[in-house]
Amino acid sequence: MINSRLAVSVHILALIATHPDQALSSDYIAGSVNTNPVVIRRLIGSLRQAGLLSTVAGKSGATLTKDPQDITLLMIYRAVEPKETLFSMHEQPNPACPVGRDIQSTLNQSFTRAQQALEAELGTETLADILHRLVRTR
Amino acid sequence: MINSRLAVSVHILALIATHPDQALSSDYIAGSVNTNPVVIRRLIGSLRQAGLLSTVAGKSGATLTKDPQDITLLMIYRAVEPKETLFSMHEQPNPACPVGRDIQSTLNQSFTRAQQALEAELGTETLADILHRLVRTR
DNA sequence: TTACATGTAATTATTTTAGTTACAGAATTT
DNA sequence: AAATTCTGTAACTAAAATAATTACATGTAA
Repeated sequence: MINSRLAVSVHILALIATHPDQALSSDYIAGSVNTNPVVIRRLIGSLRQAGLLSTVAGKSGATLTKDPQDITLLMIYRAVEPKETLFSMHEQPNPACPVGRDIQSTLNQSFTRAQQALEAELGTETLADILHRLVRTR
Repeated sequence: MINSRLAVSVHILALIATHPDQALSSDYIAGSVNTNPVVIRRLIGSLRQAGLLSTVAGKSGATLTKDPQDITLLMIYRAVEPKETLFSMHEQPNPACPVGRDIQSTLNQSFTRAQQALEAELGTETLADILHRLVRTR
C-alpha cells in the first residue's frame, strides 16, 4: 500500500487554491487535514522544492506557482515520493539458481511497465480536475 | 512503495513452473529466494487459496493448477495482497472544512482510476511471459 | 517409529510512515 | 526594539506495516 503523502498533498494544494486571498498557516491547514503542522510544513517543503508553490520563511501563506490545470497528480506524487520504483523486490536471490539469477531483471521489466501505466494515469489528472469535483460534490 | 510479496510470489511460481518433475520443498525455494521457509509457505498458502497451485500437507512439492499463460501478474498480486486499495488516505479530515469534507470521495475517484490502470497492465502479463524472459535472459 | 515435510499461530525484528518536540531565524505587531 | 507569531528543519518518538523467526501440531512416507 502506498503512503498517504499524495492524498495529504492534494488536500494542501486544494486548500491553497480555494483560498487565494487568505494566507493559510500550517496550523490552519493541519486543522483541515487533521494532522500535525510539521507534517504539513514538510510536505509544503517538498512541493516547493518541486516548484509547485512558493512560500516566504516566517510568513504564513503559500502561493501556487502554476495554474491548477498545469499541476498533475503525477507532479505532486513525484514531489513527495522519494522512491523511484513502485514495487519492492526481495534482495539477494540466489545467483547459483537460474531463476534466482535472472528474476530481478525480468521482474523489473514488468514492474516498470505497471508503474508507467499508473503514472500515465496520474499524469492525466490535474489539480483543476480535483477542484471541479470538490465543488461539484459540495 | 509496494511490498515485495508479488516479487517473491512470481519467483516461487517460476521455480515451480521450471521444475515440473521435482517436488520443491519450501526449504529449497527459500534458498533460491533467500528468505525463511515460513515466508515461502505462507505465500504458497495464499496462492493455493487463490486457486493458482495445489499442495499436499506434509508432502513437499506444489503443482500449478493453471497453465502459465493463464496466470496473470494481477492474479498473483491479488492473491498475496490483502489490501483492496492501493493508495492510503489521511483519516478524519475536518468535516467542518469544505475541502476536508469532500476530499476523500474526490481523491477516491482519482485513486481508483490510477489503481485500475496499474491492475490492467498487471493483467496483461502472464507467468508464461516471465518464463520466456527468464530463459531469454539466460 | 523415525525422519522429514507442511500449515499456521505466536513472537520478534526491521523498516517505513506519521506524529511530536524543540528551536533557530524570518516576518509582523505593538 | 521587544514581543509575538510563523516557517523551516533536525532530532526524536510512536505507530503501523513488513519480513523473519520460533514453535509445534499434523500429514507423509520410508
